[in-house]
Amino acid sequence: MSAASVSESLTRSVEDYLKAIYQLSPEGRPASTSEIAHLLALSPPSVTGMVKRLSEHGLLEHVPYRGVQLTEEGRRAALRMVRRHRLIEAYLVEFLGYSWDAVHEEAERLEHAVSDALVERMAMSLGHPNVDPHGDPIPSADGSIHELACTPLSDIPVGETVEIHRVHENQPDHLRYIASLGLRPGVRVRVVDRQPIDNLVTIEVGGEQHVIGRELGHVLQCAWSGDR
Amino acid sequence: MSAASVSESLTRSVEDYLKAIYQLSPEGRPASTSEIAHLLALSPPSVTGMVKRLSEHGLLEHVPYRGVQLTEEGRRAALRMVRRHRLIEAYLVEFLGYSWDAVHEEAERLEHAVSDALVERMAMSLGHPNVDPHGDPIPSADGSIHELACTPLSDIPVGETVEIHRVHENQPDHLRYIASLGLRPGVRVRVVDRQPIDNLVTIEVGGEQHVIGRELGHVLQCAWSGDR
DNA sequence: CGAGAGTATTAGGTGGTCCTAAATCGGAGC
DNA sequence: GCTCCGATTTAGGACCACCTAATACTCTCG
Repeated sequence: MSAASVSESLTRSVEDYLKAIYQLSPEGRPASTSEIAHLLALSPPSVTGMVKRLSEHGLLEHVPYRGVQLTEEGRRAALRMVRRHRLIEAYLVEFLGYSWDAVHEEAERLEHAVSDALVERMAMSLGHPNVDPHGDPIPSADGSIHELACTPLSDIPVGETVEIHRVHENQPDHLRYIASLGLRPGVRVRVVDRQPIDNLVTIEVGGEQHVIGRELGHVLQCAWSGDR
Repeated sequence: MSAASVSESLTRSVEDYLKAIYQLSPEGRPASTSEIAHLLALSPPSVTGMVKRLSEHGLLEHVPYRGVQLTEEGRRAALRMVRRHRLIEAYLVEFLGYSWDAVHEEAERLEHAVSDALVERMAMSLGHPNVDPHGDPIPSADGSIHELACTPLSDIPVGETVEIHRVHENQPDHLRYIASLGLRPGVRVRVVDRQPIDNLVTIEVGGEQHVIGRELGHVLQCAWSGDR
């Protein structure tokens, strides 16, 4: 009930902080204030100040000069935001014709405005999906999440065929480029070559070959077999 | 362009003030600060302060001690919020199974978070409706709105049959009661009796008779013929 | 082990939105 | 035409969330 009542009263900013800290360390390893500041595009002193307030409210623990960890309550609130965000993305793509490069920005605002009831109605309309349009797992309403083990495309050996599971990218122009190569969750690709310098990887997908650089190679998270 | 750039940067509070002022006087007659304060559940001094800022930004005109009127720019921004609100209500009812008593609160938050693009996608999914679930007209994207002439049920003469066009009510429990009587936009009712004291009206709807009091008689807005 | 680089925090300030308490204004009625 | 009540505004604060500039800490390297 403490958690429920706190969830009710979190401001938009607080929700953003919690989500950011969760994203910086899903496993609970401490996150530094400067990492948080960078992710949220804020100055480090702003983060220090907010972090102090949040730790007073019991949402996280802050050891000065050492970093920040979510408490159980903070983690719950963060996962609630992640669930909202990913379900909203899925809903916009499925029912309102959004392309995956446009959903992030919209969801970023909506996640603070929707009620729990609306989120659950969207989940129901979608048939309670496990993943969002980028392949990211959607936490369940009770706060459990299955992160499935993935390997970055850049680490897949030459000759192997794998399936793309997740596309770790939010920037619209990057996503449009990725889509233009025919790459999205569920697509199978074969690694046909790797250059010894710069770790450039050549892949075959849908009968075409493309060269993938270092950054994109880490954005594309793959696994060998098909069930999710 | 001035309008567009201003629209971008309005805060949630400002949007609420503009919508409230519009609702208090769609025709542009001045609204008093205390009316605004009452509608937004704020103290009168808060309203005076905000009104001052908004008039400096050109969104309204304030004559001290005399009231407040929206400028053309303020009216445009207000109508944009009304359009969002009513389209969101319509969408929630049509596609997400909301009952009309639940949509207001949800739309009240979402209207500040959705993008113009999302609003237009919702409008398209709905087939560009002219009215929301309460029968209120939806302003078009360019800011025009057709208020259709309605008569409160309490003013309909005995013996007449009319169609309910609008239900001017937001409180969920009131709306649930109204729905339980079978009353909603599009329904035809016949006025079978009127008591000389308290203006109590007896109506027949769907084969049943109900007595309607003064307040509800004004909530139900009717007209004689059917097109809208 | 001490200095310096780099990270983090404190100090002090701004803008937005709200509040209560204390003036002030405007109009109705004598 | 003056008084007085209610509506309105001014005065003075509080809180949130952000900022920049200045200070403090940590850790590494010589």
